[in-house]
Order: sequence, then structure tokens, then C-alpha cells
Amino acid sequence: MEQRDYFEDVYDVVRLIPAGRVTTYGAIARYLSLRAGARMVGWAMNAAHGRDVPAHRVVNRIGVLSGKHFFGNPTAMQDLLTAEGIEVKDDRVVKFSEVLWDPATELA
DNA sequence: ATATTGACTATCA
DNA sequence: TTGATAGCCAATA
Repeated sequence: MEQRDYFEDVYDVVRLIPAGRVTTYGAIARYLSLRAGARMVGWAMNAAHGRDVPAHRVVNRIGVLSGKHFFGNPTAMQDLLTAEGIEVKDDRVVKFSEVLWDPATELA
């Protein structure tokens, strides 16, 4: 069971996210030209456990920590983001537009 | 093989 | 503004 397909492509992009920045599922999907769409990026993250993938830096399009519940401890994701300088309030990234790291724009 | 679900997004009411 | 609906693709409850 080697999902060495777009899964690893997603992981690679997520690893490129600088600390103190976040990105969205749609941005990754769009950058990789994934036919799959944003949902599969989230699914790839599900398999990202055990890898060096900072999935806590990946949020949905409005900056909501939609995947925090998958970190074992619901507060783990928020704590990680806060530790990196990202302000999180009510499960949502504060100043989301400022900390947003879009690979299609930043990485080009 | 079919139906349901999902760490999403865009559009419409 | 929020809420509902559709589109999208892959894995499986």
C-alpha cells in the first residue's frame, strides 16, 4: 500500500510551508493541478500521519482548523499554530489573509 | 458493482 | 449575513 501518487506531492508542498504561515487545501490542489480537488488534499493529510508533514499549517479556505479533531487532541493543532506565531481564535486563524501562504503565488 | 462519506469549495436563496 | 445545494474525486465507516 504505497500511495506514492499525488499524496507525496501534497506532502512535499506542505513541508514547504514556512513556519508562521498557513495554506488551504484548495491552494495546494490548484498548485498541483489535482483533478481530485481540495477534498483529496485533506484525505492525503489523513494518510500523512507518521510522516514529516506539518498538517497543522493546512486549513480550509476561511482559515478554520477543520482538521484539528484529527490531531488526537483537539487543542493540539491550535497549540502548534500558536507556538509558531499564528494567532488562533475560536478555531480560526486570525489575520488569515496575512499568514496565508499560497504556493501558486509565493512559490510560483 | 452501488451507496455513503469526507481535514473542501463555489454558487444560489 | 447565514443556510442550503451542487460539484468534485477517492476511499470505505
